[in-house]
Amino acid sequence: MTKRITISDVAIHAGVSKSTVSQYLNGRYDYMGQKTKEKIESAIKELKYSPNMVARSLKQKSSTTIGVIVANILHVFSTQVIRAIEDFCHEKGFHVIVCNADDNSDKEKTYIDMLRAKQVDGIIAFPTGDNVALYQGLLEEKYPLVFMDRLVDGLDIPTVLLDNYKAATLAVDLLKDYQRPAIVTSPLKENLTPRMERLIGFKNELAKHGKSLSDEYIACGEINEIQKKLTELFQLSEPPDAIFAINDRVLHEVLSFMNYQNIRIPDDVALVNVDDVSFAEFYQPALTTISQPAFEMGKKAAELLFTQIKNPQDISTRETFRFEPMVNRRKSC
Amino acid sequence: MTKRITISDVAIHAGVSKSTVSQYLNGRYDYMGQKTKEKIESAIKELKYSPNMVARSLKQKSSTTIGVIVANILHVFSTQVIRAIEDFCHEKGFHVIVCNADDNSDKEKTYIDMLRAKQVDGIIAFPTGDNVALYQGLLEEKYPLVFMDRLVDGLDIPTVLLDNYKAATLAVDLLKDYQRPAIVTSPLKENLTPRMERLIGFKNELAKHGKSLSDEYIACGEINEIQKKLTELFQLSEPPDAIFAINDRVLHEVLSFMNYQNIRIPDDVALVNVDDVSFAEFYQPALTTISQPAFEMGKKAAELLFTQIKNPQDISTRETFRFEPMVNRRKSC
DNA sequence: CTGAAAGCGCTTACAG
DNA sequence: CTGAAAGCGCTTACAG
Repeated sequence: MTKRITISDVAIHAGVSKSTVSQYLNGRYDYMGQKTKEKIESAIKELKYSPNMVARSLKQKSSTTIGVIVANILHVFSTQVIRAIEDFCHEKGFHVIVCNADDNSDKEKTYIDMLRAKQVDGIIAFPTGDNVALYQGLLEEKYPLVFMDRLVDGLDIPTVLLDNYKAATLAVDLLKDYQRPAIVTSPLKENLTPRMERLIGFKNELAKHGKSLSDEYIACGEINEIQKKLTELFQLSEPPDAIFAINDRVLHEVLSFMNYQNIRIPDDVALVNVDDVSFAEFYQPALTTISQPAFEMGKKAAELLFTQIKNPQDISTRETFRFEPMVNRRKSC
Repeated sequence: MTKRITISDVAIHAGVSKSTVSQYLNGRYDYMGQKTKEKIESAIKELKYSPNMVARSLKQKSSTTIGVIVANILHVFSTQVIRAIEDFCHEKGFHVIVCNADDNSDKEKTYIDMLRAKQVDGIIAFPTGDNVALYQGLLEEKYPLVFMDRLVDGLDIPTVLLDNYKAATLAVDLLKDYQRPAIVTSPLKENLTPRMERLIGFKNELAKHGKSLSDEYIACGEINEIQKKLTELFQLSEPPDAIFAINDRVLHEVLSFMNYQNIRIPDDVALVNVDDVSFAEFYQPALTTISQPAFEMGKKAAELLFTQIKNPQDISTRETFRFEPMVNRRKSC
């Protein structure tokens, strides 16, 4: 790489001091002579000077970069959230570093530590939930931090997530004409808020309608075990006549199973899921889904982070923001 | 934020000089006394010291960060490529900044300039193709750069992409029993290598089989115009009996159209596309697809970038790497 | 209206 | 085996 041009080169070339060039770069023209300005301007052009942001960051203690830690960028919801965050940051002249924690708390910790060492101005995370002491420390330092999708108990960290109870209520409503609803879900853990809340919400809301959701009707397992769980579910003496698939990944397994077993939707069993999927409209039958406003949620998270960055003392935004799910009524129930 | 602990604090606390602490941090223990080592170690622990990477970057001229500029992170292929790159970088202790250029050359230029100002160690880009002078400049500076998915004519920049001609050949082979194949594609522009090559490859390979692809059988338009183009296509006196959908986004439109028009696959018209999609296996009928090894491609791009970072003089890797498409034979043709 | 000087938090020859 | 000094490329009081 050729030798980089620095502010000194520009200063010499323009016949002024580094300070003056710096003033110019930072738009503090208040007292700057017209001539000086022009000299600097043309020196910059001629030398093709571009300031070294690392040096600036060191001095200003801001890297104009934020970190986003998702469980896995391959999940559609995460991708949409990242896109919204990146758009927001781009407008502000910020960059975003993307990290995949893979639901692994060690990896999450490594990422948080490294991002901090790189002096990123803030972090938006889908927290694993297992690094409570670490989160707590960041909170105490007033380090700008926003959580997405998952609640961590007892921590006063602003969080953006779906109103999962509402989503469950909508699912119950969509399935109200069916007698034996079942739910299919990935493994349940306390800190996996979406799954927990959707399950609990579904159960409670069914109860309000005088229907109970017994454990047999809860098919729960890792993605690669779902087929087996579904098999068991449909071997019950009274198999379900409706299914609530808790997210898009589970939905895939359900559709695959239905297809393989020649179970017709909605005639044999009705189906609704959370997360819109690309093929929902032209699938046979078109799938009724409950979607999350992913872009708005991402944008909100970015906004919350920036208000913290601007004013780390401000405590007013340290709350939980629930977004409304939307029903896309189609043909599967 | 509380006052950050610096290397000076550690030095004072341990009763040694900053230099020695720095040696320790960088693992140069060669001549370091056992006691010194221990003192430093415990000082770091007690103070919870973590080095400021920005300061280190300034001195070392490496930010241990790379930039990835995609057209749009929402495209599945891009997401997969990013995931592979991020995994690779994470192993090396690097971070990745993700940027969406939206096929907009101004946006691309802004991103490249800003990434460079932030001293990222290299860039992997899905180039818009319209900033040739800029690319040229980076090349001359020997700035680490790898292109993905798209070829830019006349520039000796290492590029990773699918063997699109091979993909087209495979498509022709899969469709060999059909008489009037058509192709559906997003708008064609010289620098949009995948589309161009797949179209040309398809045409040429058909010719080898004694079939011609007349212009009427090329449905080409922006995603939101595809439905209209398909309508025209199927109003031909001799409508196609097979379709090659050039990518996943086009495929969605085709399936939507087929569904709406009650055209049966493969009885009325056979179908094959490039890019595997999540629902291919359980769609009715299961979709025959030609997929790209996205993860390997992303990994390769990262490897190429790192060899350039390690040795910017080395010219040996400045070539084009074509990856083999794979056929996933299912039921749609 | 502009410049000299100090400092951000590191690393790295070099001296001893 | 360890430390003093210079320097990476900026910014920012402060002086004049």
